[in-house]
Amino acid sequence: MLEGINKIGDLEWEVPIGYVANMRVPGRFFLSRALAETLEEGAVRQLANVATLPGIVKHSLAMPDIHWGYGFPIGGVAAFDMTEGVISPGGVGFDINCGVRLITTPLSEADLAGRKRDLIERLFAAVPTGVGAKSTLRVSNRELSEVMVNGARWAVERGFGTGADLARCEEEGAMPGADPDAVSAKARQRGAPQLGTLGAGNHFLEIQVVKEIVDPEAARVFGIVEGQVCFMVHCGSRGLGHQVATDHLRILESALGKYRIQLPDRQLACAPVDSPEGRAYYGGMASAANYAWANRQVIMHEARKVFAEMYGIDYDEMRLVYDVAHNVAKFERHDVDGAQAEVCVHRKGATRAFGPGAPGIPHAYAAVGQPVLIPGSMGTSSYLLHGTTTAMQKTWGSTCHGAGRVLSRSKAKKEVRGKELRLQLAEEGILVRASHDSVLAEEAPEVYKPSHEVVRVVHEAGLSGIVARLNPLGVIKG
DNA sequence: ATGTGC
Repeated sequence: MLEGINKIGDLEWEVPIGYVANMRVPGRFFLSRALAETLEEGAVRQLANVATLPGIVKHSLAMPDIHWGYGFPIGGVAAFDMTEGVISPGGVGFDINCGVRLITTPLSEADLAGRKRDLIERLFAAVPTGVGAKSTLRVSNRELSEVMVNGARWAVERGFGTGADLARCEEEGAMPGADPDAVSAKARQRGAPQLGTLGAGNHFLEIQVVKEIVDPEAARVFGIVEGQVCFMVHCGSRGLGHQVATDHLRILESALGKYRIQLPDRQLACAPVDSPEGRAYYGGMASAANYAWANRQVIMHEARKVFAEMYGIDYDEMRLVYDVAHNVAKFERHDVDGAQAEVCVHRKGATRAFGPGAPGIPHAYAAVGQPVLIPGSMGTSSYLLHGTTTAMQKTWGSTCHGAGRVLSRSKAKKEVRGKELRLQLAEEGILVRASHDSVLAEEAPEVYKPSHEVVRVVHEAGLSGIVARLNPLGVIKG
């Protein structure tokens, strides 16, 4: 472990006050010895830097998938007081409400046999992928405002899915407080033609099979059985969210002097939660988050359509298990020094993991806690977990979001050949379809930390409990 | 992640 870090539990580490100057609270992170080998000193410094921000409550936290990011580390979680504290785009990330949803089907792996290539090709044709991907869906400026306020509900009202889906989304697919007026014309311009598109990088639409049930009782509650074919959508708010982050970072940077905020790193630009600039960022961020929920709802519907046409199954036989956000800031009530208080929780590459009985989770899941979805990297397992009481106590009800990169995109491109990788995965029975083989190299399994180890740590640390492991059968990527 | 980089 790095010098100056204290071990405070089997998988828990403390960054003491003084690790960097002006820390208000200690840092804490969760990590195994195996993951410690790839821990970046810069990411720990970022975790400590977050602890210098005004109004931070309890600890600056990071999950075991911690790695170096913009300002805050990815895998970072931090809560701020509603009157003394700040809100920061660096604590959310550029891809606002990047998230994951999981949908079950009544099919088994054997039902796909022989038609899997056809299925992948049809899904690839139905869902636009790639950096600049544009949708066939056209939304007017007024409709885009409705998307930003109503999120997944807008999509359902337009015929993409049903009302039952909304009850299976975090925030029911639309967080409150969205302010479309805090979204620039440029952000609208980028977002309008992209609704219903997957994007690029680690985003994917994947066909999976439930390979292993670890917690039978929770699996029953979530409606998952071994051998079942599912599909998973991992994407975010596309160019719209990126532009909202860019616009508000600039605004917040120029307001730092006004609020006499001194930062160890300009990338931590922020404003008081309760200030015009802070409220504007929140309103823009919530708008982008809701756009992302609508985006995943549209993509899910297009995928359901393909499955329905190919296998003659009904739409309501393809049930949404849950949809989680892993890049967002929210106002939530938590225990602070023995009393309930509202705080502004930032989760950046971290997933909400509310435990049994927590408010805001579907009634049907109340007994086991909310579903937590951890996407694997290309060719590796994804996981379904449940939230816990321990997470409520230790991490503001948060857990990891997946595996962090260990190799930069440029290094990955030098070391991996996309076509070879595609052929190798095909031999393992995993069909990959992307616009170009070259984009696959950047997403090769070996350029990411092993997600099973990250998941093992959050399970062992009690931040969430493993319910099931899902293996990829086919994937479409940007 | 991103109309990919000052």
